[in-house]
Parts: sequence; structure tokens; C-alpha cells
Amino acid sequence: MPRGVDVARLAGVSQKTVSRVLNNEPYVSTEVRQRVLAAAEQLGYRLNNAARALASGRSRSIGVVTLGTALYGPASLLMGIERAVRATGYALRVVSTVEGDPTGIAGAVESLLEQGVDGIVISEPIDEGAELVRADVPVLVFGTPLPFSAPRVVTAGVGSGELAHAATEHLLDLGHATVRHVAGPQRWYAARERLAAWRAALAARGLGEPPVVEGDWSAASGYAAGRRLAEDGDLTAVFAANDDMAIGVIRALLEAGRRVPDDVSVVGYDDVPVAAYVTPPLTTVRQPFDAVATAGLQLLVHAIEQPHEDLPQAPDHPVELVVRASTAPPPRKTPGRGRATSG
Amino acid sequence: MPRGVDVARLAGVSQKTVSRVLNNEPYVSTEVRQRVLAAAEQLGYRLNNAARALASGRSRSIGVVTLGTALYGPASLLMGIERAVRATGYALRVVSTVEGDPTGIAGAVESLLEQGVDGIVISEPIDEGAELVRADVPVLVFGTPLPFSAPRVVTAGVGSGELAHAATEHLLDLGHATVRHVAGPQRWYAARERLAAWRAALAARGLGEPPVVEGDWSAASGYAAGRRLAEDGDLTAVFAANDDMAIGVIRALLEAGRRVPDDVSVVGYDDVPVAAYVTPPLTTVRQPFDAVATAGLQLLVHAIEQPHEDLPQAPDHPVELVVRASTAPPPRKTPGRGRATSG
DNA sequence: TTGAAAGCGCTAACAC
DNA sequence: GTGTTAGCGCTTTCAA
Repeated sequence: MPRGVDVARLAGVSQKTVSRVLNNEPYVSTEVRQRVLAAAEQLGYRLNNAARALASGRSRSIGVVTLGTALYGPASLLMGIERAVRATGYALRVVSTVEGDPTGIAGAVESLLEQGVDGIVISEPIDEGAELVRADVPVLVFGTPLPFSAPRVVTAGVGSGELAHAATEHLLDLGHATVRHVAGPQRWYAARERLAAWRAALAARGLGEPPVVEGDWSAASGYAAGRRLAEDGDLTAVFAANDDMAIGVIRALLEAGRRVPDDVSVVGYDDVPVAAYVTPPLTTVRQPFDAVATAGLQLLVHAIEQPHEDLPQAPDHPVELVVRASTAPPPRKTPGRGRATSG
Repeated sequence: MPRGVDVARLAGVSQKTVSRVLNNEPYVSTEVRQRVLAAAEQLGYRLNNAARALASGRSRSIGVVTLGTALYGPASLLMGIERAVRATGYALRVVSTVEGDPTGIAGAVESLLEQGVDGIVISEPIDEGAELVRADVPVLVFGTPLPFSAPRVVTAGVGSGELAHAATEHLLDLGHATVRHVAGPQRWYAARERLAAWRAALAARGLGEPPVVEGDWSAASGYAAGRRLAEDGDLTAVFAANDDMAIGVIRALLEAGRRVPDDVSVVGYDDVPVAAYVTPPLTTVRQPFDAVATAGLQLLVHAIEQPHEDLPQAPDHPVELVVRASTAPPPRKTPGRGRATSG
């Protein structure tokens, strides 16, 4: 492997000048720059990142902690983060925490720190008990402040705006007396956020809160939840915390003889690519993963590169309600049918 | 940040001994080991990976080139790779190539090489023209040999076994006269592989090859394909190259007045988590992403750490056909209905 | 605008 | 078992 001095020798300059050229530093004559570039090309020279990191104390890389699942939401956010990181010129290091891993997020952060990342992203915060995580680099958390001890902790979020409870409101606007919720696993911040949005929407209309059914994001758990919901003869509207569970709910309702949306309306969350093509096409809530990831990473890079400036505020990226055919006004009360399955 | 010498001083040993302890090298007395560990703990010491990589010439990290999509297949494979890499003790660096990126896979590989990875994984090979990629570390490609120039190129694959054309055979076994194929984008190796499997299954029965409709993996493209297929009055069986497209096909057929599976059977590929809960539940092909990733990474690590030994053969991980309700025997010929939509 | 010298914090090779 | 001595290939600082 050729080194910087080899390039320098070939170009007839000092090694420092090679370094200057390759780092786009000023104060190099165009002529020298050309010569160095040509020499580097000719030798097939590549900068050695380890040496660079050791000498400079910075690795130009950002570490991300993921949850190791291929679920649409987390996967989409991760892809958004990848794109956004690339755009900033940093490299990406990934550590996934498996559910049930005893070291959890703290262990993942520790291993990223050991790798010498300049900043850390927690892509999908889950609650691991109140273990404090110490980091000596800035940390970006999507959605919620976590118990972190770091020079700067920045939070970027989705749907903190008015549209956060769009799903529930949509159903209430259609005339449903109340809305049942199939929640995600409550260790996940995203699940708690959606539950809270549902609560808030009901409360805003002065409605009481029917019991919540909790799933695990999977269609199978949605199906199980749907079977329980089908026992409720008054059921006319369901808000599921993601599309997969919504699809499971719909299937269970269908099997219980409830038509969707004629008897029961169902709303999902995520707008997975198939949502428009299942039967019935799913009304759902779309999240702007890319925009959120981009904005969050800009903040993080700012925190890394301007440690003393104030952090700008993260812009709000409202979610978007996509209305399709799985929601409709409630059926007119038909005594006898109302409690058909429960009696 | 404390350094190795600081720990050494505190423990009353040499810096090299600290290094030995932290690298689990032999020839350190248990007593000294304890003292060093205690000192490191007390100072909050962390090994500096950049220095380690510079001195040793190895970064203990593996780079993976992904395609930057949240599609179920690629995302699942990426998660499998993450898990597998973690199990090997290596760190993970990720670079995503965006479709249409001029530098493509070659550029991604180049940037990983600059980061000093010890090995490279191409998770989702796509055809980028015959640009030769030079790497000076071992490379693992899932599915197909790529034009690589590297010390070792290892390939790990899925379904090279007999079950590869299970989907098409299943439909033929049910009595369908032929099977139409909705292919994935042919730049993708995975799409070409499935197309080839479909071809082989037809050829094995001496059947001719009906025209292929190509999609882009999305449900929307499956829907478009389904509309075209619906013009074929003799259509009774479709094999889509992934589940999303299959779901789109089903919706288009439904809208064209074809019942699934009564009039037309549809098989997908991937077994996405909702496949069992859509209407009708989808017959599909499941891939063992985790097993494939694990096996592939073992090979790669072997190639990294035993550069001179022969590579063991990658085991075959057959795909699994999951039969659900979207497939059935073809309808009995009903003249008049057969060409209903095309005439 | 360019160059020389001095490390960055570790591992490798060898002595003891 | 343990310590000593050299670097690894850059960036930083300072001088020219």
C-alpha cells in the first residue's frame, strides 16, 4: 500500500503538501495540486483513515444504534439516516441491539465509543430501565430525550405538531362514538407516542378511554387483538399503531363477520408500500422519515463541528393522514346486529 | 481521555502489559490482570481503535454495501448481516448506494476501503455494467459472483437447491396449464434468479414461456402488471417475484373481476410478515435470511483470518414454500367467461 | 505557499 | 511472565 510520502516523493513535494491537497486545504498552488493528484492517482493511493483519526482525534464517522428489526418504520428510518449521514460526508458505523440483550442501548453506545465515532444516533429509542448512558460525543435521539450524559443531546421528532392525533380525529370526525386503540409494545417510544396521541384526541372531545389492546407490531399480534376487539359489539372504529397490526385486525374482523369499513373502520400507521393495495386499501398515517433523518443529522453534525454554538431548533415534520377505503362513517344502529358476536 | 500508559502507571505495570490484558493475550498472571482491569475501570479507560488499527494494520471491522431501500428482503438481509457481524466480534460500517448513483457499488467499495475495513459484504448485488471493482480485502457477495478483483471472493446464496422453483412448480402441480411471471427489475440479481427459476420450472415440464411482465418490486408496479395480466383471458396462475407485487397483482385482478384463488392463483416471494393476513392469505416463498447471513459471514471471516487456507463450501439454505389461500386448482373451463375481459 | 519535526496511542518484535 | 524499543501513516505546530 502506497503511503503519503510515496506520493510526495513522486510529485516532488513534501508529505505535508500531499496532506494539504487531499484535505482540500488552502494555500496550495494549482500546479502543485495537479501534480500531487496525478501522483496519487498513478500510485492508487488511498488515505489511511486510522492514521488520520489517530492524529486528528476525529474519525469523521457517526455511529447509529438500531434495533435489529426489518420492521418498515425502523428500517425506513435507518435508510433515511444512512442517506443523511452520507450527505454530511461522515462514515456510518452501525450497532444493533437485540431485544432482550442485557447490555442494551448502553452496551451499543459503549461499543460505538470504543470505535471512536464523533457522534451517536439512537434511531429507535426503547425503554431499558433508567440506566444512564455516558457518552463523550454529541448524541441524537429520535423522538424522546433519553437518560444520557453527553456534551450535547439533540432530539429530532416526528408529528409533535397538530397532526399527531390525526388518525383518531379522522375517525371521530366521521361520526364514530369512540375509537379503540391497538397499541405497540410500550417499551418503544414510538408506541407510547401513538398511544398518547390517541388519548389526547379522545380527551379533546371529552370522551372516556376504552381499554387498550397491546400488540407487538406484528400482523399476528394485530390479528389476536382484532379477535378480542370483535367481542365488543359496539365496536365501530379502530386505530392500530402500525399498518401490519391494522392488517391483522382487519383480517380478524372479517373472520368475525364484520365488514370493513361498512361495520368497522380501521386506521393504521406508517403507510407501508402495500397499504394502498390490500383489501380494503388502508387509511393510514405517513411519516416523513427522510426529512426527519436529514434534519436530525444536520443538528448532530452541527453539534459535532460547532461545539460552542447554540443548537438551532429542530423543525417540525408533521405526519400526513392518507385517507383510503378502510374508513367510513359508522353504520346506522341496527339493534340485534350490534351485539351479535358478543351475546 | 485516559491512555494505556495512564492505566499502566496506576496498576504499576508497563503499558505493554495493559495491552496484553485488554487483548486477552496469554502470559499474564491472574493477579496482574486483575490489577490492570481494576485500574482501567477506575479511570474509565477505553481502547483507542484508531491507534490499534494503525499499529496492527487491521481494523476489526467489516463493511457492507447496501442498496438504501427499506424493502423487506434487502432490509431483512441487512439485519441478518448486522447480527452475524456482531457475532463475529467485528464492527460494522455501512455504505448505501442509491439507485442511479453514477459511482455505484464501485464507489461504495472504494469508500469502505478508505475506511480500512478488513472485509466487504455486497448485500444486494445489482448489475452496474461490467465495471471491475478492485479490493485488497476479501469480499462476500450474496447470490452471484460479481466482477471483482480481490484476494478472495466468496459467494453465499439462497435457494440454489431444488426448491428454487418451488413457487412455479406448486402452481403447475395444482393443474394450471401455465404460469405467468411478474419479474423484479432485472438489474437485481435476486430478480434474475427468480426469473430463471420460473423459466426452469416451465422448461422442466416442456412448457413454452409466456411473456414476462417486469415490475420494480413495489405493490404499485404489481398492480400495473396485474392490470395487464387481466387482459389475458386464459390467465389462471401468476408467480410474482416478491410479495408486495403479488399483493398489487391480486388487487388489480380483483378490480378486473377475477377472484383469487377461484379464477386466478397468485404466489409471491419473501413471506413478508403481513402475507398471512392479507385477503386472501398469500402463498409465498420464505427465505432464510439469518441463516444465509450467518453462513456467509463465517466464510468471510475465515477468508480474513486464514488467508492461506482453502475456503469451506457455503452450505445451501433452501427456500421454503409456504402454502396459504391464494392458490388453488384452476377453474374448470367455462367458455364465455374465459375471455370475458379481453373480448 | 511550502516544509520539518513531533507526536497521536497503540501493537509487534524482541529482550530479559 | 513482563518490559523495552520501534514504528504504524497521518495531522499539528511552527518555521521558513
